[in-house]
Amino acid sequence: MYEAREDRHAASSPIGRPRNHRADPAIPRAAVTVLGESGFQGLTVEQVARRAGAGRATVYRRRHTKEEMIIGALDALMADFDVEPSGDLHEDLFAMTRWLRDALLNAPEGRLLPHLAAQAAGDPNFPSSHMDTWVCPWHDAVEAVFVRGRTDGLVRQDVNLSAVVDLLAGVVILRLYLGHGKPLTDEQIQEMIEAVLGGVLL
Amino acid sequence: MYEAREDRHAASSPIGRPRNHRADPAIPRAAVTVLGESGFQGLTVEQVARRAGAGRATVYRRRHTKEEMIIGALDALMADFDVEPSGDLHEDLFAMTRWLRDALLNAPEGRLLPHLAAQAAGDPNFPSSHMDTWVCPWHDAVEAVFVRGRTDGLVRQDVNLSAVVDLLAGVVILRLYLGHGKPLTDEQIQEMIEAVLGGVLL
Amino acid sequence: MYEAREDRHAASSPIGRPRNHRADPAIPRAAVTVLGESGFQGLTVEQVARRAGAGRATVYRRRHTKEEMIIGALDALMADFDVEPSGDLHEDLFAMTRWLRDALLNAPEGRLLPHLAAQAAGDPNFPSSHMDTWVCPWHDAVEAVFVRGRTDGLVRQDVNLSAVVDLLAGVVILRLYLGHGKPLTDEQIQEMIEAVLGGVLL
Amino acid sequence: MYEAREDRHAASSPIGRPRNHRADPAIPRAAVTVLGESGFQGLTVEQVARRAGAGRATVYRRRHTKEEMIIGALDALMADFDVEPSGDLHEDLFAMTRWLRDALLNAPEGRLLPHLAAQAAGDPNFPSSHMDTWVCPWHDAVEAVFVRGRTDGLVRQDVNLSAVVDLLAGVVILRLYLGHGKPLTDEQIQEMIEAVLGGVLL
DNA sequence: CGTTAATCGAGACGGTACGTCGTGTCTTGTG
DNA sequence: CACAAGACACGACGTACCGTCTCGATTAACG
Repeated sequence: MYEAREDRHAASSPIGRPRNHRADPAIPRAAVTVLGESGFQGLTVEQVARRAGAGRATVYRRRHTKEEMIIGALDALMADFDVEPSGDLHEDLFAMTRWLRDALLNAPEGRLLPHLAAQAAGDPNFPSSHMDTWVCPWHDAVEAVFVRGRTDGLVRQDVNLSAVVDLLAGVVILRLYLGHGKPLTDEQIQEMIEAVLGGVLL
Repeated sequence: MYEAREDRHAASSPIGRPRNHRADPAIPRAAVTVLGESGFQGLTVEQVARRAGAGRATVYRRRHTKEEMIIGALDALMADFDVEPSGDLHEDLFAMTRWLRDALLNAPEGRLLPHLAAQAAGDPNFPSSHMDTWVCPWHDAVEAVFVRGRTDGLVRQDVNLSAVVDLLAGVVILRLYLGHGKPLTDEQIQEMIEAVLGGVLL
Repeated sequence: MYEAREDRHAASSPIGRPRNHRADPAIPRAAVTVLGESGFQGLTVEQVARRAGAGRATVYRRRHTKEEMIIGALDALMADFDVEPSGDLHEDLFAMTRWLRDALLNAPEGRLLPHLAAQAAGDPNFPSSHMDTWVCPWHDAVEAVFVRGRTDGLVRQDVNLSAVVDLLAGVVILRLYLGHGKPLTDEQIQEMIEAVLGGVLL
Repeated sequence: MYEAREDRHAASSPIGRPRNHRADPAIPRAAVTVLGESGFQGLTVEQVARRAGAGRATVYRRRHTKEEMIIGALDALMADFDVEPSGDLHEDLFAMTRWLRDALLNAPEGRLLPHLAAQAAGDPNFPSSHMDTWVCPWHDAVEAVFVRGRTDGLVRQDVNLSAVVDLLAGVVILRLYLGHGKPLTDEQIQEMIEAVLGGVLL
């Protein structure tokens, strides 16, 4: 499961009818659409195939489980991260944390995260490369802000900045999914940043 | 959905044969047992009913979705929280955070959390009282440790301690469910506690 | 099953709350009503009880199976047989045979007959007294017409008149239920009577 | 319902995997087997499907109600009619009528007839072609006996022989299903034949 | 007049069959 | 070979009835 079959196309010539490469991106796209309409439980291979204009076998041939169908979509969401650092530590942390909250709260792809997490838990074969990296653009960007702060002489040298970033991401997610439907407010984000910075600033 | 029917029993007489109150707790108990054997996807109403010695209709009458069946179990797990504070701030935070990680990682009920969160995410009618309170025993205990620290003059007065506790809980959960199957190690827990305490200690 | 419980009331003292004798006739009545609306398959104890304003247990206490509920109705239909013999053999046979066809074809109770027969077929314990006698009023009346014909010197002495009556009844029923939805027409009834009389008249 | 789907297969290509035509006859066959074991009430789609080595959906796809499942079987029974006419009118009528009584009384498929009739009554869409023809082999054979008798100069020219055949069939069925569990005895069959022949013979 | 006992309505109980739907595989004909 | 279409065996779903039971309330005859 979860293995890429792309190598087949790298090889000389697979003989037979070539794959319809129009279907490759159409399937995840259809998955997200259906998902927005029917919810995660209502997401069906049949519906996705129909929407993508493909047969069920075509979907299965690509080894697309429910989860795989939408992983790409989540990656795409995080790749859309577009908060340009202004240079101001507080301001950048606030903007970026708020972006994370809003992306997970409002974007259709963002709402998938808990479902992916649920599936990943208890399934050691879940495509870890995706779970590995989904936060990466955001994580890296925030870490870069801290590194810049360190360069500017604002941040202590002896702090694991990656861990600090996870503190921020963690509390956003905690409040989103276990916070009785009340995600962090802007003020609470500020408060969290203050708390984190307390142990980070010189 | 999710409405309490208890009031009917409190009222004079609900007419008709009264519900079998032996079955009420038996169903979630059976659900957790089955869940440990078959996993969340493999959890079947039929299996749960059989294990609980009840008919399928009896389960449906209780409006038990898969999730509702196990909410009580999760509450029970958190109620089992039994780390006695020693009085040492570092030590207590470490023990409690480690307990949380282990409970969610190892206990059958703990492994349900992401599934509950996923369900709650898209369902505003999800029994919020449960999501409200599931962390409470743990949260309150950790907050109490901080408060004691404040009393002892170790912790700053101007810090929102509840928010700090959420920082810890958040990072534990983040790494559990989105951390590529690599939960926080004991060393990383220590590291996180250091980071948090940096902004909290006087 | 099928045993009469009437003896209980004949016995000295029933003690306890007496049965609601208003419900006794209400149940078969409700059964026929429901049957006209929902068909035989759709006839459920629940519906009948509801319609009769009774509880399900009240119905079961009377040992009413689906079939028992409606047997009485069929008896009542046949008891309604009201064709007065004119004295003319042909005319009377025609009127009576036509009445039988129409009763079984049009009356709601009449349409039950094949269902009762089907049930009786595989159930040796089926209340035979009812199947015994359901045609009796009709059978007896037609036989009486033949007997009168014999008295009048029209009919042979050496013919089993009861058997001849069954020939007529049989063909009516055959064409009703196995005759591709085309019951005997008036002309065909005449034809059958001619055929039968051919072997009966002097 | 009851519509033939065969035309689709006759047409060029129905696209999609073709129906498993091995299952088509297997389903009624399994139905009769199960029916002999469990009775009509105990006949379950699940059981039939299992016995036929098919899935439940495969049965439903064939639009098989309980009744449709066994229609073919009844046709097969009547096709087994194998009483060779000896040339003697009385003897042949007796043998054939006795065969009919025994087939409906003893053969598992024969016992289905009242259930089919019950279903057909009140369902104008019931596959009439089957009810049309189920008696045909028998009917035609008996009529042929009468025709031969006419050829031999034994039978009157002005009698509707088909109607006479129905008189015989009707009384057999009447006594089978409404005759308080006492089908016609051999002597009674003789008696009925006598009565019928009385109006038929020259 | 209170006790006793069987009835009533209502409705939950453990079961079981229903007909639908989704799964992942397969089997066609057509590129 | 891949493709679309769709049938296949399987099995879970949620509903509906079954026949039984357990309630509180009712309604007599008996003590």
